[in-house]
Amino acid sequence: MDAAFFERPAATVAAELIGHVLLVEGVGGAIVETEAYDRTDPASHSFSGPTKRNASMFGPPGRAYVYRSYGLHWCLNLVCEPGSAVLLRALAPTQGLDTMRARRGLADPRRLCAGPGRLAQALGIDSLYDGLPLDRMPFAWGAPEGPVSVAATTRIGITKGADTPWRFLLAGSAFVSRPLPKSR
DNA sequence: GGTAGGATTCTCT
DNA sequence: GAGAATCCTACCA
Repeated sequence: MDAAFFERPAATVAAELIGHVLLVEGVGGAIVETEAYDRTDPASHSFSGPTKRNASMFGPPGRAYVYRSYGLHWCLNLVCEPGSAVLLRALAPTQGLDTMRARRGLADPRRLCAGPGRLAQALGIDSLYDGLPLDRMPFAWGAPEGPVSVAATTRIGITKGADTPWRFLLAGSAFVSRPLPKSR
């Protein structure tokens, strides 16, 4: 996984990330759910231009953008083209299950990383990871083990641009935060 | 200096 | 299924 992978539209990167394995300090699993955001998207933090908070989104591609949601949760994004990013919403845990269980205080692997906040907590993501390059430690990547079936739907939990079909998930996976886009 | 908003999750009924 | 919890950042005065 080199930086060039991310130097493309967020929606393209988001779709191709499905099935890839992401490890943070040896803990992680296969990505099963992502969302794309870019500069022209009213739901994106970058829509109103660069600010101190979203500075990472306008930095070099292939970096992490970490932000706080509702004052409680951390969300991990992967920066693509300037002003665009891919939000990791869920992954299927494969490495470091014990570590994730301990961090989440939860045994059910299906709920371990199903959702942006849960995923970040399970991987130990916090503000210290904001702006870190994704092509070196503590991040590690693996290619999909086989063919993946990617489904595109509308995004979740946002108030603007909610009809843009930029949520990508691994079809049939039991680890996504929501199998189908219902009202939320 | 003060206020509003935010891409969520958990718990209880 | 509905409601509460919680805190940092941006923006306006």
